[in-house]
Amino acid sequence: MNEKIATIEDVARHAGVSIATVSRALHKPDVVSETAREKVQTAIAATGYTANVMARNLRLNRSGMILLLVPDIGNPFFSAILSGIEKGASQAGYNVLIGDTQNDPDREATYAAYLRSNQADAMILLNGRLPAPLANAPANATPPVVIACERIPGCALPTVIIDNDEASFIATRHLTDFGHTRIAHVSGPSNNILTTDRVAGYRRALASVGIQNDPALIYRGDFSIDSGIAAGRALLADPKTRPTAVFCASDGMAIGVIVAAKEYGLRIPQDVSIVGFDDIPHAAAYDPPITTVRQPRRRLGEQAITLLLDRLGAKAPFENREKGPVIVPTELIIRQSTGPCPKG
Amino acid sequence: MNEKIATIEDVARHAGVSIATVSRALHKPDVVSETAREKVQTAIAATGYTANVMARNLRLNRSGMILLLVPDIGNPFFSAILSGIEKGASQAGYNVLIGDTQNDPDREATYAAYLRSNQADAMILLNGRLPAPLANAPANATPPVVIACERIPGCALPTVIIDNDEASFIATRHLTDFGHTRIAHVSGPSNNILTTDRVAGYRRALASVGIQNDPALIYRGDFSIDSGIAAGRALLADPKTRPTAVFCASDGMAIGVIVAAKEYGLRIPQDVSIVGFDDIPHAAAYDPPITTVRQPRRRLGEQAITLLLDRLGAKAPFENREKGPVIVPTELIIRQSTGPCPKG
DNA sequence: ATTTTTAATGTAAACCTTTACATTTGTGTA
DNA sequence: TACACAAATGTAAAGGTTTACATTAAAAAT
Repeated sequence: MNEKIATIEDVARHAGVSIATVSRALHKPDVVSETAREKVQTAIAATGYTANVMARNLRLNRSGMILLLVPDIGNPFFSAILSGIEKGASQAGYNVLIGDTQNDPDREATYAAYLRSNQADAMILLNGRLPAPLANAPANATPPVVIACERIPGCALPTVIIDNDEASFIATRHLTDFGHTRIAHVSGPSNNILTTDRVAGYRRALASVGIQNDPALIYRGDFSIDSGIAAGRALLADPKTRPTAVFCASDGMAIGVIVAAKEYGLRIPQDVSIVGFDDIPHAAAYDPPITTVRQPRRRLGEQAITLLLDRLGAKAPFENREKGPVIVPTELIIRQSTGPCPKG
Repeated sequence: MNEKIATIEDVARHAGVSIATVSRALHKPDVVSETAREKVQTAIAATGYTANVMARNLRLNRSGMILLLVPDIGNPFFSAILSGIEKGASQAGYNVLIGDTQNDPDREATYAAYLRSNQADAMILLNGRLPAPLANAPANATPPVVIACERIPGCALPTVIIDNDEASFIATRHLTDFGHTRIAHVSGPSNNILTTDRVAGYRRALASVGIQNDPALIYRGDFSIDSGIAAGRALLADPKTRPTAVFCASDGMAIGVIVAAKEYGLRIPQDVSIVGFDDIPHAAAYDPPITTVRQPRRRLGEQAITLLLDRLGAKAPFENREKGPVIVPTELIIRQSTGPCPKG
């Protein structure tokens, strides 16, 4: 048996027509006669022909690939975003190629080169840094790139984000509404735009109710559970300086702070209130269920791919959108980790 | 400056050599003279040439893609596996193309066709079903496919799995060692091979210490937190029939069972012991920290890609693979959700 | 000085499509 | 009948690369 894979030429020979007719029968059936179409169909069935996508793409000068740059594919945070992107892309006939950059600028540059070398038609950035080759690109021709998750200040590329500042503002105000005045914030890494925006919203909320900002109440974490535990120990150890509420920039860190709080015998929310960020699936099942800012991650992915397909001229499977950065709405999910400020 | 992208021909012209020399300078530098090499290098720098990967792949009849079939990319369980695969693949110069099948046989078949149409050189299956085109493949030529996570009974393709039966055996024996005799099991969906294997291990463990199997103590979940809550409510509601320990086929379900247990005012592990499966990051930070079977997911991915690269490296397509499936070891992580069987 | 050997380079085919253009065939009209 | 026109099909180029083979130039051997 060990036959070679059938090419369009085999089909043509088998059908007794030219390769052009075969190609047309497949892609422009209306310009091909009924009889020829049928002959081609049987020939395809007989030979088991499948078009060589690489040859096709070479001819059409496209790859059908959308490159997705992720800082760490091992981070479950991206799963749902990915899912939204993949869904839209595959509906539009694109494949999603994942580039795990490990936050390494070299790897980012390598992947960005895929655009030039025709390995990818377009790119979505899930990390908030513009790969070097793109940053140097001429300003007149914007590359087919969309930025998601993290905005890049001063970058005109289509962007989809949540309003981190406003979300943090609302989360913090939820705590002030409960009467809290000593409110700590466990933030993300300092070089991160998300961190900046969330800290800003937190400060704005405090200022809006006349609470003076206390730098000692801001702890720099890295979004992980472990850093949350460290934050909790640092912030809650001393009963004299202990805040009555902690707003965390991730659910993981919120969980960590709760772990630390329990170590000190503190009750949540009677002794200290905790707010998280993201609304990961486990936030609702934790003890206590965690009040948190829900980030619509699948929506975020869907919007990103929509923006990109717009840019590519393909028809977008999701509802259309207007100019400017797209902001997908967040929602404060109030559960049992927050409550009134304790007396005294 | 809106010039066209430079081709090898531009480089050749610029360097004053033939395109063959340019190609050789890049891929077989040793057969090219020093001077020519230099000329080519400067020409490349001057033109900003990047090889058109599509043309290259067409010529070489490879795609450089490894297709990864995942039942649901939105499921964080796969993140770490993915990460391991991606790492190995990119080290070997391959890209990873993710195919989200949604457990839909049609989508599986579509993706499997990528192998035929040269869109992918090889495939890794993370779902336990052989796509139709593969199942019908001639038996003499094994396709470059590796199965991970779930074994497919009667399938000779290279496979990497954990020993679910043995892992469940050990987890259950951990409970019997604590003196438990009424041990429930919250399993996965019934059509799943993982479920079968884990139930088998659970039963084997009970039998090994002379405990009779009680079908009422097996609850069918779907790995989710919610199904765990449902399981917990069903199993723990009645104090008369209540088991003193529950072995869950996923950490999510273990968390759900704990949530339900707390609803009934039961203390973990004093009143009821809980064992999970997977060791997701949140298992250690839960209250109480959950005893669970650690599944080395990154290792699993690494092994899968290793197997595949082996297969691709072995030029002989008819060479038969060695022996049975690769089994990556699991580990029972004992935390605070398990303890001695309560008296009376 | 001539021939042989080796090294370096060039020419052109091949990979498999799609499609502009040319050609053939068929139909209706003057 | 001859002609214009439309429809269907075929021919061949193009897309950018790699590489077998042919050719040239230079060095080594006679």
